Amino acid sequence: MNIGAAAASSGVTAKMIRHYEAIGLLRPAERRANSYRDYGERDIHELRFIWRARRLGFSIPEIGELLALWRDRGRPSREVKRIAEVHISDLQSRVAEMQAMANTLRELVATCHGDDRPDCPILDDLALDRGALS
Amino acid sequence: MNIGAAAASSGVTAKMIRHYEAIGLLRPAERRANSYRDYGERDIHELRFIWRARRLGFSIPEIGELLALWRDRGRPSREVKRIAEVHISDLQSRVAEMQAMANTLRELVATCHGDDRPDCPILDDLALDRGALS
DNA sequence: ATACACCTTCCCATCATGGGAAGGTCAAGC
DNA sequence: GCTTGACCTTCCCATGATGGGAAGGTGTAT
Repeated sequence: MNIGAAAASSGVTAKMIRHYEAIGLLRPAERRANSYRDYGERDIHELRFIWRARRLGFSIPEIGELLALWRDRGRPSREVKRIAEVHISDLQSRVAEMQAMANTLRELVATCHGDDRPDCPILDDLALDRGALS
Repeated sequence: MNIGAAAASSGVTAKMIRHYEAIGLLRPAERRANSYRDYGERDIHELRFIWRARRLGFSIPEIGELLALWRDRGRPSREVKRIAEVHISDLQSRVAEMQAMANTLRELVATCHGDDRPDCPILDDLALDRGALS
């Protein structure tokens, strides 16, 4: 299976497959006589694994850990659970941060006329002199 | 005021001040005889504006627009409101996406023993053969 | 044989940010 | 005056995940 077919059936682009190989996330693919990379079912399986993990927002290092655990038939599920929990709390803090930003903006937008007049609480707030590290 | 002092009183690092100048977000700073950049109250004000806008998650291009509007005394508040609203909906979709990821993970974590046993629904899910583009 | 689709490697760009080198400048203390 | 240390300058490189694209080799179908 050429890299293009592997890409199509895993969801990971050919570009990214090469990249994952280059950074050591994947072991180097087999090569045919013509130097084309050759992928088998197991590889496709790993690529799909990676693709799904990326969709869940895991970083590449996290996916590296998950892949290692996945390849290790005897791993303790504790490890996997811990990685997932760390990732969940990462996601939670980022969500909280973005929600705080959105809420602040919503308040400002609510008090802005949004017409031809130049006065605008949004800019006023951004311009406010509240000291250096407010 | 040297760049270090400007950084300290605006919250933007010296490194980033130079960067913002290089990409055209800020107009080139005045230079002293010794070629040091020199900042006045107005510049500090703009830097604080930028710093607050970054904290609200505005991108650099968005901040460029906001700065232009801010410098224009007669701008219609409509424009500012529109930019803020676009940004809010950006934030909202990113939040929704991250919450969906976190919820999926929470379900998986809930069914994972997290002990010495190797079976783990989290890995099982990532490994699942659901076809290429499920 | 020719065309076209695919593969290879290599370099560059993104975006916001930081690290660090090499070299110039300034202020304080001796 | 001279040294020291803290500042400034520009320039290059790195991050992380991804894409673009060039230059050149290969495979297949007409």
